[in-house]
Amino acid sequence: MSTLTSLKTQERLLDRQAANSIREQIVNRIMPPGHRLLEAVLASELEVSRGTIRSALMQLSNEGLVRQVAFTKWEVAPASVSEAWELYTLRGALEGLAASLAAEYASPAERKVLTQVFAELEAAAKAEQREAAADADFKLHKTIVAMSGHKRLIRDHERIILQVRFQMTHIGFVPRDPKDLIDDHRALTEAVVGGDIERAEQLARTHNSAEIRRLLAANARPPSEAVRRQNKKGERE
Amino acid sequence: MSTLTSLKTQERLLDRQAANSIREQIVNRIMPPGHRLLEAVLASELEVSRGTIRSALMQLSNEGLVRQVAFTKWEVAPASVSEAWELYTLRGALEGLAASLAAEYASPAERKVLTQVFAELEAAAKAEQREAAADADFKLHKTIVAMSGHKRLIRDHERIILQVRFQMTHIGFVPRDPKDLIDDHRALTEAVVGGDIERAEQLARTHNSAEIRRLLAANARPPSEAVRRQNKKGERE
DNA sequence: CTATTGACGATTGTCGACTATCTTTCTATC
DNA sequence: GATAGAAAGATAGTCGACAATCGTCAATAG
Repeated sequence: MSTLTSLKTQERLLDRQAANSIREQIVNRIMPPGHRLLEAVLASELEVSRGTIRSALMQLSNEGLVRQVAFTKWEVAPASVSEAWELYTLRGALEGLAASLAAEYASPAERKVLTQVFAELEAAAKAEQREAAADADFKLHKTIVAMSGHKRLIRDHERIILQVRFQMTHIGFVPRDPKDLIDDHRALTEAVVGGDIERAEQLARTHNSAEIRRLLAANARPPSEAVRRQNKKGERE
Repeated sequence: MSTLTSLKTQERLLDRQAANSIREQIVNRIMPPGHRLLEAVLASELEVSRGTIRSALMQLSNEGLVRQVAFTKWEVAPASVSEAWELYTLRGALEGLAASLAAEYASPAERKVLTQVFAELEAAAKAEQREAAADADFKLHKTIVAMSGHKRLIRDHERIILQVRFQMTHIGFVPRDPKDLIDDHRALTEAVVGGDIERAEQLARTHNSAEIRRLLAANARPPSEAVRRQNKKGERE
């Protein structure tokens, strides 16, 4: 990790690099939910001091990928239906706001970009390219959020999406046939591009509500009410 | 700072205590927006090491009260109309979700509590007690969010509210006559308690939209469109 | 046999010293 | 006098050592 002045200032910081490295291992399933993280081990593996690892773990904790039990341990965040439920509902609220702002304020150039991104999604879906379609799906939502021009929203959304992908891979989530997604996304795209604020908000917010129900059902879990109760009891931290 | 086993584990940690202390000074206007924060100074004032202060500042940075310029400085977050705009819009999205979840899932006991909290607000407002009314206002919204049983939502909302209060005190925000707030809050309370999901969502989400317009107008600033453009240019960090 | 207490080992929490980077100031050159 | 480069000062970034805390397990009392 020598001094590379070509990198942005942020990326030169060792704790950021360490966080990136650990984050990568978590989202790529090398470290599964509940996996214990020892500061000393990570420090020797990444060849930095324990203090630097600590800083990295705190960042990841704020991103929701890692949990800490004070004085005791760090571990990869657990994956569960209730966690996924939280993420999907929150995502809906954020994307609803983003879509309404995008529909109201985005520039013509931005609207054109969104149309193109949708075209990519449609092409990938029709070609049955699941991987590409899933990526295009995320890209479309990310584009709308970026169009909102809302810095906090963009940052928070990025974090939520990261957690969504993490949870998805561990909950046994099976994506729908990409073709089924086209209509929803077309309607959303048209609402945003056409400046229909109310409709854009509504479509984006409820975009995944079917997904949530499907998720809860597929896992033979009690409906959301029970999930909620379970949350309330949540351990003190 | 001796060993006090009476405190929760969290609160015994020096970096948390330091963060609490600094946070207090920021929200109480002892440290204004833009105020420079020197690690060494804070360390000697609070009688902890620089590393501990560093950890505290990172926490506050995640809460949005402090900003960092890598390798250079820490400072109290700036207050501006665009920042306030971001916070109000985000708050609306979060409270909209919270209200819909509360309306759908809250227990009868919780609904009863909400009714009581609204009664407190109404009493304070009618008695022209501005301070008490403002507190009751926040308390009512916080209660609804708590009723959602959504852990991430509760945490994020708490952070947003903290920032809202911080911005409010520095933007020259003049609260409305408390009496004018009663009707809105009554409608919201009734929708949540009555289980009208859609209406609760709608009312909570747009609750402050008038506030946003008033804020932008009162500061003789360009309307939200211009505010948004300003955001997009935002400095790279 | 069970429950309580205490010592031990493992791990996180805190500190002070050292290093890297940025900003400012000074100086030399045109 | 203006400008570019170098040196100096200030400040954040990183490290290794030491302290505090927690969980475990064995010893002991009932």
